[in-house]
Amino acid sequence: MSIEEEIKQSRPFKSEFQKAVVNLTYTASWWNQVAGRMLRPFGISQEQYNILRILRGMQPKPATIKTLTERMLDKNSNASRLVEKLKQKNLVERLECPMDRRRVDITITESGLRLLDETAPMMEGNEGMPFTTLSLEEAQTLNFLLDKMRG
Amino acid sequence: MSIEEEIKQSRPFKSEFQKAVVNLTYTASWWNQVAGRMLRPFGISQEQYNILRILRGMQPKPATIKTLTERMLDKNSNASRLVEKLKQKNLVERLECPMDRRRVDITITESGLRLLDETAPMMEGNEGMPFTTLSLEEAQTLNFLLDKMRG
DNA sequence: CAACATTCAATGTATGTACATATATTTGCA
DNA sequence: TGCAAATATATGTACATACATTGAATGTTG
Repeated sequence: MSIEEEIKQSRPFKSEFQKAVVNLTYTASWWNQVAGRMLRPFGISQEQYNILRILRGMQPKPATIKTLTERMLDKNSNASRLVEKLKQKNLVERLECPMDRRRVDITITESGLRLLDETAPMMEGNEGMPFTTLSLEEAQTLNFLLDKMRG
Repeated sequence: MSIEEEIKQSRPFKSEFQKAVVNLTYTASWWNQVAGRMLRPFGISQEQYNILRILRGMQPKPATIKTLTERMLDKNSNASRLVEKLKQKNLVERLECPMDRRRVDITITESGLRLLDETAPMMEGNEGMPFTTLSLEEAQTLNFLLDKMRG
């Protein structure tokens, strides 16, 4: 459905740029909800899932809060608090870094890895993912345009 | 900058689709921050701004909470509370709808219209907006792809 | 018209975000 | 060495979101 229909916009957008901004926000929010609902049965949020993915990618090296913040999609969000939530669920471990006592070494646990495996078919597989509506070439173009959009 | 550089991703994405999802989320978050900082001096959030825009677009007809929810970008967000915030700033008015006492008629005030006028150069003009990095044709393609992505 | 279902808005709770600030530790330099 | 600046993390506050639930008003149907 076109973005105008989705948001029941009666009058046309002022420009194609205006429309792109609204469309971007709307589509991201849509995906956020889709992914959120997929993860819900597993008891974690999308943001927490994202941190687990980063931690797995860094194995066996531990991450620090700083590393996580750099790699998180929402850069300014608060990694400390998300890690705390994950720790409460035993999905990550936190250890004071022996080299620099300001830092905290964060690693994913067995339990965390298992959760990622379980969600993989949904979250990583292209089957079941809504994005198969795009061709490979279209996905490439989309990536190019989003990169360019940020300037 | 490419999305891989932005998030300091060391290994390549599993697929172009995976990358598109991350890129979408990242770019929307980036814009959210840009717009948020532009609106901050005016004392409203992007979400509140969005409601003011919808209300102006519907003038002189009032909106109800239901109408706002349908047209808001984040569909499930809570229009009631946002309207309440705007009312506290005298940017909107709420009146019990005489036809159906379950409803509330919401209209933008003079003060609300003035705020929209003041922010227009920043938020509506293409000058100063980051999106001038895209050509008209690219913006059109982006809109097409985002619509298609949602299936 | 009475009983039940539906609709509209508001609210409770848990989560996440943005910005500023606090606290501890380390670094750098006079 | 000693002390200010920088760094890493945590936290306080205000705001927004997601989902479920509540409560009032209206619709529907026998």
